[in-house]
Amino acid sequence: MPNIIAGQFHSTSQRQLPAAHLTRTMQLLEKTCNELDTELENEINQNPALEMSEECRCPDCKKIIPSYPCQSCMTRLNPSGPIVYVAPRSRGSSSPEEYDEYYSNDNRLRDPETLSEHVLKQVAPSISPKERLVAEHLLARLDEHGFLIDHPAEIASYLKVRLTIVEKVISLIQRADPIGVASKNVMECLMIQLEMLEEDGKSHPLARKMLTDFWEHLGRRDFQTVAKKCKTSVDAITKVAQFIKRNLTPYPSQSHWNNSASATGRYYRPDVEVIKNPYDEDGPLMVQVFSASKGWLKVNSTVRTMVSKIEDPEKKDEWSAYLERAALFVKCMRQRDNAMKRIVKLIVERQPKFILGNDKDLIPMTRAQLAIELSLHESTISRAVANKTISLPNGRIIPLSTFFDRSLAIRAAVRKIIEEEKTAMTDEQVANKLVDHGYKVARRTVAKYRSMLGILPANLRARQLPRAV
DNA sequence: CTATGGCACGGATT
DNA sequence: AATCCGTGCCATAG
Repeated sequence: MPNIIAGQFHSTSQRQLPAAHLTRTMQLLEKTCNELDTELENEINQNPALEMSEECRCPDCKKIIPSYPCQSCMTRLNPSGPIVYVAPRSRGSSSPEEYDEYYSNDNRLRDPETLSEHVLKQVAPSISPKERLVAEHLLARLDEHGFLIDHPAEIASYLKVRLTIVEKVISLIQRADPIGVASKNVMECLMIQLEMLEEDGKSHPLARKMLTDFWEHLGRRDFQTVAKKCKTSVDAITKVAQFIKRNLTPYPSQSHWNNSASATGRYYRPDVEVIKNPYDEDGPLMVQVFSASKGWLKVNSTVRTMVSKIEDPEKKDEWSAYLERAALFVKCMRQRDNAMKRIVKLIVERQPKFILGNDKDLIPMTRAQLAIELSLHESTISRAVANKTISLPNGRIIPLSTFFDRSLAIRAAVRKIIEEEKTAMTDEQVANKLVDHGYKVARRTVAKYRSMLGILPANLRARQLPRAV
């Protein structure tokens, strides 16, 4: 691994760091904070010279402090930019009470909750703790439409519970508010919604048959064939189709969540958290980069002093080796955390509008740009960003890579245009309108974005009524 | 004839 | 080197 990472890691890097060091740092950088926990555990088990410490040292003032952020540093830190700090997950801001209060009273209630939270809230009271765990995992693994990503059996084996339990929880979830959420595909989702309607006696006699037997035709709007096969009039079939369109939603996340795809609570344990300043609403944003949850990694000082007293040269070597490994590992950890911090800091500095506002406020940027500005290699940025998630002040948890999404803002604009349209606009018209917003995109691309957003084409969109409850 | 979706190409990004 | 993304072309449905 020559110069992919070498020398580039720190512009200020004084000396050539050993390759092993860099590779290790990179490995750590790739890990989410959840994965980091297991990683650290492994390392500690193998190495008696390592320990987890409750206390930590402020990276800015170097003093040992009880918890982050370091009070003294926080106040004197750059007031214009965000305040970024690294901390174990288990620790909150300097005042836990304030932090909790901030969360429960203010933020959560006012801002939209994630789809996962919404569903979990409904389901939680009626299930056992074990089933709750299953529910959490299922809800954490929904795609942007609200469908299951994993097969139930995978979840079952992963959580070591019986498949029947998983299936039970799934069916409960599916019956919760966005009906059909956690289905495995559009078909299943529709069927569940239909069943619910049937239970209320509000269904249409032919609807089920239409969905099961003539799904293809329905999609193609080939009503003639269907009518012939059902021995009814085309008119009747059209009515059924309308019924389906009005009362059923193919994508569960759509019926109540008009947010972007990334708004589903797929990742419920963020690696980074941005909150408004609890001490001052308009103050700098507070950004916490989560590290290992249990505390701070350090070289065990008792071991260190002990080693110097060992007489037996062989034993001494052995223990010195442990010490060395530990020191290296701690250093890699620090470097990992520091890199995360620098990267996140720049991102937050650049995107306050997006963080506090809407998708449309995202300023496009690439990993490569950041790499140049931070004097890191772009692959370093990639690693740092990959698979990580960030939670925003409004409670949404999104992938960190969202910040590098070239088209998020445009998609938001597309949605807005279509939401505000008087008559259904064709893709081309939407494309033209986008020019007013400063985006020039091909008509074909609008079509792509539209389908990404789960919005029907213009001709089927004429009068989409809100779904009956 | 118009609107849309599929396929695939080329350039950018990772 | 692999992947992602925007776009053009073409077939198809209305």
